Amino acid sequence: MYGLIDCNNFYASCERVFNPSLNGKPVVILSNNDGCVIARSTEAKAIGIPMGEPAFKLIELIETHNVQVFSSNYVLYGDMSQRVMTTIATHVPALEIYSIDEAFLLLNGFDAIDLNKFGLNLVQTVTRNTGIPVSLGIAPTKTLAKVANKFAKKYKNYRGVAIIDTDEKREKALKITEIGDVWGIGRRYSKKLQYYGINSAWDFTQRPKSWVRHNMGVVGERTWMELRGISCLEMEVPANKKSICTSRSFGKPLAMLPEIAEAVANFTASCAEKLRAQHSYANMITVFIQTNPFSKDQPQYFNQRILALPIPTNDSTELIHFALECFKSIFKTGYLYKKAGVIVSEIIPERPLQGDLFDNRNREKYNRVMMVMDNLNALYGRQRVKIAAQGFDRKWKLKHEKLSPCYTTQLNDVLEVNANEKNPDMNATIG
DNA sequence: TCTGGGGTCCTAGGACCC
DNA sequence: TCTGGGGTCCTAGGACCC
Repeated sequence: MYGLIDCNNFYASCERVFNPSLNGKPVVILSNNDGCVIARSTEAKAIGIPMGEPAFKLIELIETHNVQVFSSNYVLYGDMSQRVMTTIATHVPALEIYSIDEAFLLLNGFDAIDLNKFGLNLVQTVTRNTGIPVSLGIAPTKTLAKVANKFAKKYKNYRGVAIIDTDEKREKALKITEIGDVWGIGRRYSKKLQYYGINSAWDFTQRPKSWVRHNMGVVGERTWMELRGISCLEMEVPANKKSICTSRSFGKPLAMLPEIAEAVANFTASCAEKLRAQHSYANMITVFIQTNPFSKDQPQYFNQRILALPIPTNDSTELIHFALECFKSIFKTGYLYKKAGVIVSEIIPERPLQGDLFDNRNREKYNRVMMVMDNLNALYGRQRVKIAAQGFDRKWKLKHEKLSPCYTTQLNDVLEVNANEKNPDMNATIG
């Protein structure tokens, strides 16, 4: 059997753990740049705040219902996620962290155990230890565990745990599950299937396998099998990323090359850090820039440049050099830019590295520099040591007007603020 | 005035190989 | 006049997830 445990209204719940006055009030969390609603408390859902809605369209609703609004605080959510996952891990033989607020559990060897009792205990323990409410679905396949999880969330009398362990329960559950709510059925397939008269997950399972294969490929066929109780998706082990992207919308539109270059350097540095964290090198780098597609009256421009790196690398200085080369080749004056991004791809393990006979860079030395930089930043706070091209202006920086304190990682923040105030020179740069 | 960010997998078709 | 068989790699596009 598989379990799927999911944190209820995760980001909103994180804010509440350290600010109990939010309990019972509608809470929403905004995307980066305070753009769209990306998480809502139950109360916020109840007053009709839709997911993904731009915040500026909600001003009235927010005022009339006294909605508590927060900028996203990923440092806090990441830390809370870790606490939740660590707690779960002590109760099961295997855990697959599927997203920041979700994990699949392997429930092998539980034949002699009352799964409901086990589930209730797990749900209560996580909530007690972390303050985050969670729901658990249990079923013979991952896709059915997802279905069960929705029921655990929806019906209060389940007390957070729902189990699909018989064909009767499976049929009953699938008949009241809309096809679009099935894991693996997105907006496109949902529309297509409804066109063919398939409205519930049950309708879908009653179609012939060959029809599903023909219309939805092997992926759709797997979903079909899983819904019929035949497991096709196993627990997965975390793999290294095959591509890494860092992109952001700017807090305000930017027109000048230097300020956007600073943003590109920062995004590249972030990609390089992630590469080093997973002990990989990239072979390819992509830089893109774009104007604001929502400004209908402004001239629009999007462009990207993909560059094959001469030697695979994860060195911030080297990657920033090539990123800026790409950026300068696509930058055009006369536009108001709203967003930029850097993607590193064709990722390979650090070892063994195929070198280049004519490469005259002292890679050993630069690797040590990166290592020292990473260690210092781990010790004294993010970006304490950085590359000169990353700059200090940060004109591109995000809007984050309603950020909550980083409750769980306060120490570093206090240190950083104090250091910046008293002695700005404490921030070192490598040039 | 204001609209997020980061990923994966599969398929079909074209180019090319022997 | 007749014109094989088997394979790989790459890319763009489409679908999905959180």
